[in-house]
Amino acid sequence: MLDFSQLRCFVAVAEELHFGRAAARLNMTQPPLSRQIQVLERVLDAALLERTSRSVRLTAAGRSFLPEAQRILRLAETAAHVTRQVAAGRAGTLRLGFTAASAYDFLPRLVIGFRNALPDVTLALREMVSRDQLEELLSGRIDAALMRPPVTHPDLVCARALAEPLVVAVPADHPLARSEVITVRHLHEMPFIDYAPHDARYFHDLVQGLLDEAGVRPRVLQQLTQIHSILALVRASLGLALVPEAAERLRFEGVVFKPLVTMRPRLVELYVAWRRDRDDPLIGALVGLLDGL
Amino acid sequence: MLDFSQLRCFVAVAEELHFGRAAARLNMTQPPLSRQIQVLERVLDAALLERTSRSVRLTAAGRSFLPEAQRILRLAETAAHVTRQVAAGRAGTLRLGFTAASAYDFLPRLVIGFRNALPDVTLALREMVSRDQLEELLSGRIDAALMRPPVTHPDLVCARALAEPLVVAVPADHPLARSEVITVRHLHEMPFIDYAPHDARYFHDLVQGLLDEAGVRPRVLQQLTQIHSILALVRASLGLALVPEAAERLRFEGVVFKPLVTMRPRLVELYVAWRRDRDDPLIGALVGLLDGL
DNA sequence: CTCGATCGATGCGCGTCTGGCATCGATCGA
DNA sequence: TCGATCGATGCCAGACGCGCATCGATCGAG
Repeated sequence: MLDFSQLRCFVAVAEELHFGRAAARLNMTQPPLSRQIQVLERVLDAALLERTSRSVRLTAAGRSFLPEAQRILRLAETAAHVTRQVAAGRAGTLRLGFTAASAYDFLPRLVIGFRNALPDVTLALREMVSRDQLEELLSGRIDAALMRPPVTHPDLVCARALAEPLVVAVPADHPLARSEVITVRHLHEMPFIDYAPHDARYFHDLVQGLLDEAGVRPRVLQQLTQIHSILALVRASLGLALVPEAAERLRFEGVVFKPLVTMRPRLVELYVAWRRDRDDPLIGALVGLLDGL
Repeated sequence: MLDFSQLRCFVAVAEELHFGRAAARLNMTQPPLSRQIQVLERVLDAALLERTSRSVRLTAAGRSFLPEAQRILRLAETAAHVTRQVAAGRAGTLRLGFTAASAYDFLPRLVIGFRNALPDVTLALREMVSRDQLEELLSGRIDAALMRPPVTHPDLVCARALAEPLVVAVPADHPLARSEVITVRHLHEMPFIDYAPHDARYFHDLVQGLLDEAGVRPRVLQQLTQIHSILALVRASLGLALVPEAAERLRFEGVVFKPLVTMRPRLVELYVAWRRDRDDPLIGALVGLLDGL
C-alpha cells in the first residue's frame, strides 16, 4: 500500500534530482531515503527514477506520477488544516433555521456579527415556522434554530437570543397616531388585526394573555400569520395590531408604532435551540455571539 | 504527519459507525484500530468521532474530514493505477514529431494502429522538418520523431519505419501519361519540378543522385519543398516530378503516377528516432508497432 | 435491581520495520 | 591513476504497530 512518507520522499527526490539534498530537505539521511524510493517503486510496480552514481532522472512513469503525488500531498495538507479549523470552530457550515419575524432585525445583525467573528464559517439559513424547525433539528437537517418558546423537547437545549417589547401598530391617519403611548384599555372594542391561533400560536397566546389580563376585548377583524401581512392591513386602516418592536424596521409607509402600556409588560422572546448531543463548536460560537448583539 | 492507513481506518469507521465491523473490514482487530483513530485525532488536533460504548457518531470536524479522506484515498488509488499503466507502456503520452510527407499515408496508419493497440495512450503529434525534429528530440520536447535519414547524432537511436519507391508524377494530358512505366532516361531535358536543395535536402539529394547516375539532365523549372506544392505544379502541366509512392494517396486530380524504372532502385526511407537515454516504454511500443504496418 | 452482553479503551509483549552508521561499487574529473 | 562524489547495501538498535487479554461503561433482559 501507498504511504505518505513515500510520496514525500519521492517528491523531494524528483524535485531535487539528488538523493543527498532531498534527504537533507526531509531531515533524514540518504540510505533510508533510497530504500523508501525502492519500496514505492515496488508498490507501484514501476521504475520512477533512473539513477546512476552521477545523475538522477525521472522516467516516464515518474513524470506522470510526480504531479499526482504533489497534488495528493497538497490535498492532505489542506484537508488537515480545514479540519483543524472546523474543530476549533473557525470554519465549517452552520445550518440555521429561523422564524420569519426574526429576520426583520435580529437575523441581519446575527449574520453580520458571525461574519465578522468567523469569516470562514458559512451560515446556511432556512426560514421555517417553529414547529418545522423542531422537526428539522431533531432529524439533524439543521444544526440550530431561532424559534419561539417554549422549547421543551428533552433532546434540545436552548438559550434566549432576544427579548423585545410589543408595540402598537397604528394607521397614520388614526386618532391614536398622535398619542405618545397607548394603553391596553385603548384597544377595547377597537378594530384589531390578530394572530392566527394555530399558525402563529406564540404571538396569538401572548396577545390573548395580555388582553385577558386587562379584560379588554377588541373587535378582531382578521387573524393572520405573517407580521408584514398584518401591517399591510393596518396601513389600509382596517385596525390596530400588536407587533414586536423589530417590526418597525420594516419601514411600512402609513403605519406608526407606539409604545404599549400594560400592567405586566410582555416580552416577545426568541430562543436559539440545538440538540443536546451535538457538540459542534459553531453552536458554542453562535451562543457566545448572542451576548454581543 | 498524516498517514494513509489512518485515513483508511477513519473512513472505515466513519462508514460503519462501529469499530468492530470496521476492523473486520480492514482485516485487523479492534484495538489497533482504536489507536489509529486516536493518533489521527491527535495529528489533526480534532475530535473526529464521538464514541460511547453504545454508539459511534461523527463530529462536525469528522463530517468535514470524511469526504476529503475518501477523495485522497481515491486519488492515491487511481494515481497508483495510472502509474502502473504508464510504466507498462499501456498509458501515457507520446509526443511524436513527423515530417509533412509521412502524414500522407504512413502517419494515419500508425495512429490507427497505436490506438488499437494502446487505447489509453495519447499521441501528441507535431509536424516539423527533420532538422527541427532533431533539436526538439535532443531538448526533450518530443519523445520520438519520424524523420528522414541520415540519423547520425550519437545521442539518438533509430529504426527504419518505412521504405517506399519513387514514382513519376505526370500531368494527365502529358504524352507519357499513357506509358505503363517511365525510365529515368525519359526525364532527360524534360520540364521538371525539383526539390529545394536546402529545405528538402533529403529528397533533393535522392533525386539528384538518381539522375546523376543515369547522366540525365531534366530542365528544372522550379525547386520546391512541399510535395503537394510540387504536385500542384505538375497538375498545371509545368513538368514532371519524382515523388514517394505515398503521394498517390493525396488523390490529386489531373496527375497520374507511373512506376519509375532505374538501374539501381532508390527507396524513400523514413526513420523513427529517439534519445538513446530515454527508456519510455511507449517508444518500444512504437517501434514494435512498425513491423505490423 | 442484578446480571450478562456489547463495545470501545488500555496494558502488555512480540515481531517487524525504519532510520542511522559504516561501507561498497560505479563513475567522472584532475 | 587517484580521489571525490553519489547512490546502494549490510547491519544494528530503537520504535512502532499489531494481537491478546482485560477493563470500564452502558444497556437490556429477567
